[in-house]
Amino acid sequence: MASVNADAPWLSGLNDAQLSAVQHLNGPLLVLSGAGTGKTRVLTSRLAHLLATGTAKPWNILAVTFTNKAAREMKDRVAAMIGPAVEQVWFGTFHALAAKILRRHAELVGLKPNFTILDTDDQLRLLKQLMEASGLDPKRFPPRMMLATISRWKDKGLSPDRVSPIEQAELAEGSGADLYHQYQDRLKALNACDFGDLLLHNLTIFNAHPDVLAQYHDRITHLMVDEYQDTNTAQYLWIRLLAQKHQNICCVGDDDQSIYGWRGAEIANMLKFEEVYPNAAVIRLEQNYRSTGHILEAASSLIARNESRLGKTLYTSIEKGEKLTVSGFWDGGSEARDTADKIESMVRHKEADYSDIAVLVRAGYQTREFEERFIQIGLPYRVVGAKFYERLEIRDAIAYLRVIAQPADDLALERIINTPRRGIGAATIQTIHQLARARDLPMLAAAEVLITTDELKAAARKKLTELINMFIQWRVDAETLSHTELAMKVLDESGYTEMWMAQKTPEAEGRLENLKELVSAMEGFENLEGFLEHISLVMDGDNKANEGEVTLMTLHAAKGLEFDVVFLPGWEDGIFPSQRTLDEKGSAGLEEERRLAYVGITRAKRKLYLSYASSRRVHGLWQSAVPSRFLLELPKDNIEEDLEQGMINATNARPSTDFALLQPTAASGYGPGWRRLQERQQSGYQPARAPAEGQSGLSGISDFDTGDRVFHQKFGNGNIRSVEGDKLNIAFDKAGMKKVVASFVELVRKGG
DNA sequence: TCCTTGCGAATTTTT
DNA sequence: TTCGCAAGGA
Repeated sequence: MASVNADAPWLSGLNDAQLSAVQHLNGPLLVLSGAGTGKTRVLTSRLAHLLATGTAKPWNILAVTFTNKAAREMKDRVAAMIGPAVEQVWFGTFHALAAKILRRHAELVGLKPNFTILDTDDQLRLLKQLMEASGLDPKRFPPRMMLATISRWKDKGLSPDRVSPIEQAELAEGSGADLYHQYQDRLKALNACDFGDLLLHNLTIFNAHPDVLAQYHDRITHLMVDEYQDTNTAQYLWIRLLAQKHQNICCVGDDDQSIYGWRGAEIANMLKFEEVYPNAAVIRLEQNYRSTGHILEAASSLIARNESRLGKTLYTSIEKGEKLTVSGFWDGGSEARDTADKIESMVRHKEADYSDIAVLVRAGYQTREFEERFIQIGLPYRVVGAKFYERLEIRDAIAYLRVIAQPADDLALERIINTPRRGIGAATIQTIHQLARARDLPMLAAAEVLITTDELKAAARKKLTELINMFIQWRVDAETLSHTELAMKVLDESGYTEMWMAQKTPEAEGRLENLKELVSAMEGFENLEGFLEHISLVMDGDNKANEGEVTLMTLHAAKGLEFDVVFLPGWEDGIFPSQRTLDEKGSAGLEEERRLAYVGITRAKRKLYLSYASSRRVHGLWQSAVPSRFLLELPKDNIEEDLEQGMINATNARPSTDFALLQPTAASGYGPGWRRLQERQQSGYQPARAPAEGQSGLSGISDFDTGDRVFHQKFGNGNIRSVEGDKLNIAFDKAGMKKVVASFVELVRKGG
């Protein structure tokens, strides 16, 4: 073994901390790896070392990541070190591995091995149906929020019967307590599961069937987990169950880069590692190989303000470099123009290539202003985030294939039953539903029954028969044709391609292109099933290399990447940190936002530009804002301010300590700009116009008179025709005559 | 059944 | 401002 250590190429060039992590092969190990400290290198080297030393066989190792990209990258790098043995290692994302396991034991949770994995669209459609059936008002309880709550429960590893009453009360004020149950029942009936279920069902199986878990213990002796700070409770439990026998678990992560709390990630999983795994070794990787001194110092002192962290002190031997630039602008347009100018100038002076530069924003909509400017001046850019498989036309096409592969896939059928328009409308679908429910059949089977009766109108029956016959034919074709040929035939015969060709818009052309791309993407798979599994688990199309283009993306999407030059615009309180996070999560939310800021700063290798604008158009109206508190938290020594003419120096505006951890209430002393922002935020949520003094319904008498011009939230403007106590008869401009209670209207102008 | 109109809501999203 | 959805008319 000693000789292996001495000669092993994968060990050379590692620093002491990295080396000790790589050589710690057995027992629990937590590697705290700061930004840019060579985390992937450690993971891959350690894996190679496990194999080279004979500590584990390839099939004994399970390596888990969050993204397919990370899994691929790790696998490739290990392959380069150890060769084809890598094929036997279990690499994959949590979801992909859980899906693999679940397919083997599907019947233990009432599913068939060929179950469908639903995407968000499907989940939402399903939930809406259930809500409608139980008479829940979607206005009062937005389905998206209900779904988010259910997903959060799943993230916590809670099956329907394990959700506590208190938590149940969260969902639709308790009246939706059954909803989760119904949702799960429905999924089972559809032979489907959602993303959360993949993990949740695994947990159910492992807990209820120790023999199954034992199979995996026999096989997997060593586990490695990447990005451990982002694991949710279900993932944490999954890992713990798999590792419980051998305790050879190596988790790598950075608590300072935990930015997915809103998605159920539990930073606590990392913080409590040593409790859960007694005798755990903890190794800190603190030497940063990415950023210059100024960048690293700024990032470090920003993140040092967070309370809940394990604490690391990053250092670099790279030169100090240039100070960070903090720029203030009058408005967003000016910010975008200046950013574009800086980029152009850098490229012109050969200081950087377009592909070395990234603009990272807090929220997706913020890219628009930059895009507009970039297009205007012809600056090449690329927005990362638009996901291939999430596109409408791709989902439609896939839905056709899903119905062929799995006739019980009602959600897929519903998606395309009338797309393109073929005269099968809501009424027909309703009838199919009824029969399907009554006979406990999948919709397609119900439809087949239905067309033999005269339940439907002749026209609808004819159309439905045509569709069913097409599916029957395609299923026959599936036996003989390759899956790509089948896809082309389906797209053609269904009229789907034709539908887009009929639209002569540039957008439609793009969609047709995408459909072609889809077919060629299918070529990489053995069969239809293999392809469908892939697309349900891999939502990232191929984000091609960004040669010669500036990258535009969200901070979240940028995690794990690095760029020579980084622009971080929009650093204004309310935008970043996001007001909503602050309102909902208080100081914990602020800390997560600060971690996001930290992630942003540490993406930069050489140059970093931060900026804010004092006015910005948000949803069509102008809003003014104050510079982000995070800007004030950057040490003066590391920054240089560059203000647009007449702007007030931002980082001297207020002492930073005053509001670092304060709750954002209007009463706290944030200064006038802050309060203005607060007030505006709040007014947005209030009924637009509160009744003025003396108009309240309580008095029973209104002080409106016939002829007054009034405004009503729902009906708009109108003139009062008569007054009866507190009721007014109003002739609305748009809505006509209505009788309304006086407290619902506001006076626009005294009439006469 | 489809098309128009009007209202309300608008982060982040590895799978 | 823009988009998506729901209700109502042709």
